[in-house]
Amino acid sequence: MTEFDAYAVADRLDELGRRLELTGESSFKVRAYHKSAEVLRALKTPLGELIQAGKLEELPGVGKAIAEKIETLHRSGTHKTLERLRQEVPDGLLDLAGLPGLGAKKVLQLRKELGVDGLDALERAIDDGRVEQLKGFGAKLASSLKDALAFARRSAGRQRMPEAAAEADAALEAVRAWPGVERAEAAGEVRRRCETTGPPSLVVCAAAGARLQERLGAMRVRAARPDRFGLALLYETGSEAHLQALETRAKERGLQLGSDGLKRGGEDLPAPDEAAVYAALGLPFIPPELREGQGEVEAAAAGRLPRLVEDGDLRGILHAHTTFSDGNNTLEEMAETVRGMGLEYFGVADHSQSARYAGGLSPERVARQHEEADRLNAKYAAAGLPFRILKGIESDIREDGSLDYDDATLAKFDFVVASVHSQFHLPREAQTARIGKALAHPATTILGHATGRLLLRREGYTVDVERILEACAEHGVVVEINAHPVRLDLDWRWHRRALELGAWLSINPDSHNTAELKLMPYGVAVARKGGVGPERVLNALGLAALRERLAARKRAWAPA
DNA sequence: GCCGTTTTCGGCCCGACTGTTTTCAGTCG
Repeated sequence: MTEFDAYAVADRLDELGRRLELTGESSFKVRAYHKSAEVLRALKTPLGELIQAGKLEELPGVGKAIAEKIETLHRSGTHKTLERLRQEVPDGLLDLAGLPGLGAKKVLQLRKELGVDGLDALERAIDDGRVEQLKGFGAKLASSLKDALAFARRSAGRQRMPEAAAEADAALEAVRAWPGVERAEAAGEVRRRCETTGPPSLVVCAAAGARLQERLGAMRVRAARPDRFGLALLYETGSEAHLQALETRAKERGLQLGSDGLKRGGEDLPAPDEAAVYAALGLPFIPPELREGQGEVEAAAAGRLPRLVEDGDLRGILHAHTTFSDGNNTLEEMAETVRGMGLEYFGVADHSQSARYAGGLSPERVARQHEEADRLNAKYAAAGLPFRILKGIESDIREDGSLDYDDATLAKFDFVVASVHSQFHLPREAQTARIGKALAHPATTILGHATGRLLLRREGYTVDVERILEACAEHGVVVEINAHPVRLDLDWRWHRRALELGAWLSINPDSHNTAELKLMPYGVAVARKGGVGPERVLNALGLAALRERLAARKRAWAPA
């Protein structure tokens, strides 16, 4: 019998909360479910053990009712209340509530007064003018909902990296068990590590005569002979633009390259693996992440392919949250997890005082956190451990572009991540100027999530990225590559430009619990897509080099 | 739904913005 772990149970508690909210339940009751889900995700001991020991109700935010649900969900993966809510609240309502501008109240109103129960029904209701006549709605909201619908449609059927990778892995496992299958690989956007992906495709190498399915759910399965496997994998991986560049190069060298084969004259050349195809074209192997038709074929031909950053290059973490603001694990728990990952430093960066919803730190709380960091650092030093907590802050960039503390307080931090968390809808010029001003402040070390986008959920704010990157380069501010798979912001399409301008990058998890510290590989994946090498990644510096760099920057401005 | 030694009931993180109103509810971070 399979049991459901803390994460699986937490997901179902969140689902319970979301559906409950759409029945009109008290928002406090709803929040109780989400809060207990967060607590489960921050758990240090396995859920099963906790249940065995009868200690569920000792968790903060878990009482009798939720403890019973956790236990049942852990055992069976579902619960009668959840099943009832799945009947009462159809998925279409969840889709509606996912649109920016629509919360539970308005979704309920749409359902009650117009019978709208999903995206299609909403679109019809907007088009024939019924939505804007609803009390509390209006022409402007109807029009922005129309845009939100279009965004949701474009996103339909697409997934973010963790879901896509999990789906591809599960499919690979299934396909590798098919009779006659000798080898199988995931291809397409998943293999190119795109930030969002359509349905994955697989390439399978099978013994002669094996009969294979062509589809597995929504997934394409392409079969290839062993001597064609590399070619099939190459073509199934793409991108279109990359393949075209390869075909052009083949032609120049008197070869014919196509999905049906690699030929010289009329004669087939073997292509058992991709390296053989690249070699025939006089090219080194090009990593799948780079195959986007952005000049990588020319670079490879000239021997100028960058050495791409790897997971193992990272030496520490900068930008993560703790229970001091809106994180779920303590500073010590977070630091210990990072140390356990074999890294050298943990840069805490909780929210600053303006971010009240997130428990942003008052100057007094900053002092408290620094005492705690000092205590832990002393402990590490006494034990002879080469590990250190760095004192950072994620400072809101206020509407006027100022940072969120006075200079005396800012000077107490080892580093400052400056991020926009409010006023997303300023005009492009004003938004750019606002961020530019924060970048010019000498305390700013890192620009956090540069455009504020949430993949498949919300576009970033309108901003002149080129000018932002120029300002980063000018002021020596490092640009964050937020590794959270919902963000992956700065977009990889801008990484090369940032490097050209002379800016550095930093791959940060923006974690709110210990589990999210493990998100770093997603950031590494998109950095690789962007052609980023370890030599320009801030947290690829070892502790000593990083501290020296931060200290030098501070000497340049801070009052002694 | 959870929580609490000043409470077993009445709070629950909160302030700003937006678009709708004509004084405010809903959404968002």
